[in-house]
Amino acid sequence: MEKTFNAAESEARISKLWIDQKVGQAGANAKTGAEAFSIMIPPPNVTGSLHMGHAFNNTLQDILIRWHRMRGHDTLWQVGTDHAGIATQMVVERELAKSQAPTRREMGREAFLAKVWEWKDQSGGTIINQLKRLGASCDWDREAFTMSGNFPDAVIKVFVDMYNKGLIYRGKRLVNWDPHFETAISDLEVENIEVKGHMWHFKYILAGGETYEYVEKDAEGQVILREKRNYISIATTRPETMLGDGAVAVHPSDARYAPIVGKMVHLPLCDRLIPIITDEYPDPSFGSGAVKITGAHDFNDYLVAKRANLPCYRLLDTRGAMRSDGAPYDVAVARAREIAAGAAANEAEVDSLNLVPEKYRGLDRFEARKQVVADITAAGLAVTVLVKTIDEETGSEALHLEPVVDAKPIMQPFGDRSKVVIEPMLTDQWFVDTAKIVGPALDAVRNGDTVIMPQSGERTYFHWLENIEPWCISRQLWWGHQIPVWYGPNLAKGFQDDEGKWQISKHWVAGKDVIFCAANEAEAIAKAEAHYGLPVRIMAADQEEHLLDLEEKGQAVLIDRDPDVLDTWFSSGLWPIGTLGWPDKTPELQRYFPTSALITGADIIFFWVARMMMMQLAVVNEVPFKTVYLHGLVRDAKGKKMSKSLGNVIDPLEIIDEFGADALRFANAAMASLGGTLKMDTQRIAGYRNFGTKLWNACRFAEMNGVWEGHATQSTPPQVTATANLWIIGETAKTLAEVDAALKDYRFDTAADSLYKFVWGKVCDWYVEFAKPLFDGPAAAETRATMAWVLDQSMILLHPIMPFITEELWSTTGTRAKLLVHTDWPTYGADLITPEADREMAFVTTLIDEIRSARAEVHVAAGLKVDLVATALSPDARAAWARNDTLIRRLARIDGFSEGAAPKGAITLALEGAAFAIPLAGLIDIAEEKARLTKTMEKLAKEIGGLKGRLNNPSFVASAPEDVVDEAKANLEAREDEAAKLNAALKRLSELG
RNA sequence: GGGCGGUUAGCUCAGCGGUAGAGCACUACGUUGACAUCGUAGUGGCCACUGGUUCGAUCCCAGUACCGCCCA
Repeated sequence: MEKTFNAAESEARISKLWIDQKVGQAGANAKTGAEAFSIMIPPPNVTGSLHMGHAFNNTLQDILIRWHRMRGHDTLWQVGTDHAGIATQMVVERELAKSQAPTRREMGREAFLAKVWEWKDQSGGTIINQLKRLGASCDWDREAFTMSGNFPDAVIKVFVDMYNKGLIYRGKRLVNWDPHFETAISDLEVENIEVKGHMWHFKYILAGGETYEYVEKDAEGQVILREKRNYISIATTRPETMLGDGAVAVHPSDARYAPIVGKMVHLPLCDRLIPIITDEYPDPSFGSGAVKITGAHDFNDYLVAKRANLPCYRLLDTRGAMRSDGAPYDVAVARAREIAAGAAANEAEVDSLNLVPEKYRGLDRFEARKQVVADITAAGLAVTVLVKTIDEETGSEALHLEPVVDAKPIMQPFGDRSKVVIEPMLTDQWFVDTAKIVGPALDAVRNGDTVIMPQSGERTYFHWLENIEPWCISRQLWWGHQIPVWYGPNLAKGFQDDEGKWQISKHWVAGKDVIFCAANEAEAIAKAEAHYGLPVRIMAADQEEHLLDLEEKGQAVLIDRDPDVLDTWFSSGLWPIGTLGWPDKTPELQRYFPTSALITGADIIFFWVARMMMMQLAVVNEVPFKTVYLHGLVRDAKGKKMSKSLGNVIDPLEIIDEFGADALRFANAAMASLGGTLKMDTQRIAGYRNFGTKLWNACRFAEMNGVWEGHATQSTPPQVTATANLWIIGETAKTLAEVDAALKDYRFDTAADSLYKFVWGKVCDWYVEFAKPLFDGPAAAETRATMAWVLDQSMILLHPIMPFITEELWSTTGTRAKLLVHTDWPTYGADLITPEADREMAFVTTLIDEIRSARAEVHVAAGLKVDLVATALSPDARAAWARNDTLIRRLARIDGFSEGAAPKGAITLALEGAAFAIPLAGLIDIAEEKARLTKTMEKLAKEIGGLKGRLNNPSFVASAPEDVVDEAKANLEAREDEAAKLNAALKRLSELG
């Protein structure tokens, strides 16, 4: 064997072997009648590449999967990728721009989607291949994609079913609008960030020249300001939205404005009057206490507008510029006045009115803001203060009125993908009526059908679901599952003209369409034909003229498909059943659903986990998974988020190149305490690489000593007599129990810790050393057999965490019936533990430790062999010495051994049931030995003091459990025995001088 | 502002009613039949603070301070 494991060479070879042999295939290595164990991979974005979070997340999944598979369970790890609507569309658009190809809009929907598929085929496999490098043992043949196979049909079917059940509805709502991608996004996709903002103050003049007495009082009710005003002062951080104001609102309790509630004010820059209304929303103590209400562009204002039945005038277009569509301003404003005066107008008409004056039309929203501020100031309608300026040349002073602008931090919403400022926008969207499906998802966790770990995750889950908002699921994108809805004209409401001809708009208008929700075009046509009693055709761009002609002739009704696609999370919400072939009752669906565990980041508990719960329960009435394991974000060594801009991103593939996949995996497992923070430190990974090397070299040592000659894997340990062999076999059984218990509880860190301590701390530190002398004695054969067995077990137990090095060792050290990945996980129990052997080895190792420690403290050269005198030996201790003296002599560097009194000039060791002296006449400094013994005595005295204190306390003896009291007593006795021995030794030293 | 966490050795973290552990780092020594990606021995803790419950609190409870994360 080589001195170290060549990870780079082996990993590629072993990975290929696993893939070629399909070791991860569903049901591979399953025993007949075995229980199922299944995990759905959280599908990474198809355009993505592996980052540390993926590496961590998938390591944990693979550990569970390998563990269950080795145990003979019927295992499935379902792999696949997500089409990631916005992210992928963004990447492809950027690619197009880079290559100076036509833009998305220039090439059209169909051509663009072809480009996206091209991109997917080209680079969609990246992350899958990276998972393979990590050692993930998924069922690669089942790789799913949210836009391929049966998945799109399943998504569409769910939409149609939910629509038919009344769980999905369409409506005009204020949504978060991303002006960059020109789509609605859900509130979860918005990041609220505090930025520097400004607050402007404007005067809205009362109509008809009215005035009132404005009185401002301080907290004690003392009048601090009293003046006659003809205006109301409002404050805003977004001045451009004033063009769409529907009212000014004040709090009903606000005495300052009571005289003018119900009066009208002039909206600056606009030829409109708006009312002063009362609402609970304005905070009288904030600003002037008066708030302008722009229902179409602010979430709070929208609610006020709804309560007061105010029209919501939309000012912005899809790109975040001031509208330039529709009728001229004076026409629009004339109609707005009629509406204000009480004329009937539906939502659609209000939305169609463009109340942006011509001079602002088409301006970007931020440019419009500057203009509006300048114009209001010029009109003398800004609240101003007197400012004194001094002319630099003449030195003359002048007083100016300047607008009041408060610089003030404001929370501003940004798109999590686009990073542009999100606009609340009144648009037609599709929503899931989450309130109707949230109940079962809450119940399932409350009653334990699904367990979320750590438990704090459950609290977060409840908190969110109990306050859930409707879920906006339509996205104005092209890449995704197109909404299966067709709109037809509302013929009943007068769409026939005077000559009886149909007037059908190509563009649907909210409230005026008939909705046909169907799984495909044929069904949609059938439904529409049944509705209209006439032939129905689908509107198609390339046949537009022909179709319109048919329509005009009354030979067909045209229906048009909703151009929008579904939120990506809607489709990934169906990942558990969709990947298993639903709606078909496939064998896999029956076998592996509900899945056993979901391992995912706590950051997507709302996006994904909660929605999967709601949707699976709504669709198939079962929970999607029994256990949810949530973990945090992988951070850098200092706990900072990894980000490109900080430059602290660790690439898992570079880590694999440098340290091997096993080291990364072990580090991941070791970090995975429940709810723990994940700080990724390369030094730590290097440590686990070293751990692999340690195991490797133990096997190499075994090879050099003929351990593997004629070796055959066996599940039961050899029959042995030597204490060291009995002991290490028992330690192996303890480790198995620890690892099983830890993995059962998802304590990957505990499992890793147990294995680390066993392999390094027990096998390498002690057992290999014990074996060296045993190889020369009568127990050589059984020791070889034991070492082979113990190392085999080490490989098996480590395999889920470190699959590569263990698989390599498995093939290097013997001829095996099966690959390690499919080798049976052991089932032996506590019967392999020999308590007498444990006690004896505890004595042996303690003695060796004591001798080594004493030698080092009195500076005996490491290479020097010394004699040992037993000054006291209990029968057990004598027997232990007799059976293990070669081990002890070798490891403690002891030469002669005798029993008797301590010679002069010796150092003293006290153990339970024994005391020893090491004669070092002339070699030791008596004062130093005194100091050493005194230090040990001090430690003992402290312990004895504590124990005595407890035992002398009557309430302790009375109230504490019996075994605790007994343990304390036994402990005290042993410590006092040791102390007596050391005291005697100290006395002898004192006699010496 | 609301919710959820955290505060334990120089660092990163376990532990969570019976008087504190690991890895790394550090110090000294060391090529003893695998391993210097190593060995041996060691240094290092008022377990954030203040109360309470208890025979006993790092652990349970309440509060305080500071630090995170999520949602407004």
